[in-house]
Amino acid sequence: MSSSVDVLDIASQLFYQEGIQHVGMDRIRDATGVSLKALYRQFGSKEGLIEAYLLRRDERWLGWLAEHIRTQSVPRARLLAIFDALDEWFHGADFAGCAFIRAYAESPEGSAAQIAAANHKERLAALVRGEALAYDPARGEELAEQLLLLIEGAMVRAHVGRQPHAARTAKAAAAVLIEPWARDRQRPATTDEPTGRPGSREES
Amino acid sequence: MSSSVDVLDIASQLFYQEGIQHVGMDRIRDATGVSLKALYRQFGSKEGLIEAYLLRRDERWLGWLAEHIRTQSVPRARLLAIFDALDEWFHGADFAGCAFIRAYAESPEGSAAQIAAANHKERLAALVRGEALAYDPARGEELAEQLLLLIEGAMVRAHVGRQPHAARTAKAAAAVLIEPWARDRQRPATTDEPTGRPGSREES
DNA sequence: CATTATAGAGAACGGTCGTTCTCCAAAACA
DNA sequence: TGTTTTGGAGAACGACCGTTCTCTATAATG
Repeated sequence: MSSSVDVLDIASQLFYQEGIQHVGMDRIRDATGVSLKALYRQFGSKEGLIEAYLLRRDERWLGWLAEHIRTQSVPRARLLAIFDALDEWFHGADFAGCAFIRAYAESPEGSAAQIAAANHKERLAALVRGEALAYDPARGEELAEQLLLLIEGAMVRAHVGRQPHAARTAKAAAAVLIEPWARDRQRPATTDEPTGRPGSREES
Repeated sequence: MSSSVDVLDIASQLFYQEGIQHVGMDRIRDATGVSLKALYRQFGSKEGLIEAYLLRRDERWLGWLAEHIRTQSVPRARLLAIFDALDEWFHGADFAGCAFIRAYAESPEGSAAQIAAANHKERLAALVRGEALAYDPARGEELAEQLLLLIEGAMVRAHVGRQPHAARTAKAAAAVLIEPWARDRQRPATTDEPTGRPGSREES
């Protein structure tokens, strides 16, 4: 019962670090000590294992991001906390880009992996949208889309461009997009009422 | 002599649309009518063909982007023209994401494809950096990094997120990042002297 | 203890694919 | 025209890999 978790842990590590297509079932058997028979009994096929990997990573990754957001209470700080989380991630020793962008790229058209990756990105978008709407119901949708560009872009820049500080660049840009009227955007986030609350603006 | 170009054209189309790993040499032979012997004589190996594909796409794609930039003369408009180019690209029928992000993701660590992809991204960064520095020598470096996040992010959002209008979202965000002090950022770019020239700001 | 079910180790199967080889036709040349 | 070279078509090779099968040892059961 607990072995299934361990198997997924190890398989996920391999899939993430080396790429789904470059890790064969034999590698997973050797790394986990679980026989091929047991692997196929539990997951049905390699595609099933890949799907389990992506679904669990989706759950954990979004949960991890939500935890970082939850450390802040002021909506503006909650949005910026996303980029602190990315910064931490990018500087981790095992960072190897966004698992879902990579899985999407290396999987055949319409495969379960591509669907899982697209679903994950949609859930990430929903999370960001919710936070952006909480910050400013009027601009929330557009702001969320803009922040998503920074988030996805930071992942690519950090991975392909080998710029682990991309998250900090993204955070600075996010601060501008969140409050374009505030020139001094580099102050550490305060827990106080932010100056120039969006609610004070005129609404159409 | 001209056949080599045609072969690369057709192979590139296949590689780009279906992914490098999912297109075998037989497919290329069938699609081009060129024998395997001739393919291996010209390119040495599949890796050589992939490298030729990526190098030529790098050249053409950056050239195409530079052309779009060149349609504008005012630095601010030149920067924004990047996103008009992306918008056009994303709405094309054959758009399938960034070939280099995809190639990087599906290629083994340290392969020629990954190196070519990373080099391409560096050249793209250099192009954007040049334009951003021409716009504002003081903030150019940081601005370029921020715009690159929007560019890469738009590619991912347009592809994985299936949001072809990501370029327009990115353009709006870019306008803010370029001139955070200008609240009315949605006006069509003028050819006049932009208000609040960066040179008029204090320099450290 | 005898029998039966279970599960693992490793071989084996089938398909794919990069690469090379064989064979033959056609062109180049004397 | 006879000879040689070239290049293509397709088979073949070898490696990899997802998946299944065989065989055997062990554990459960009576």
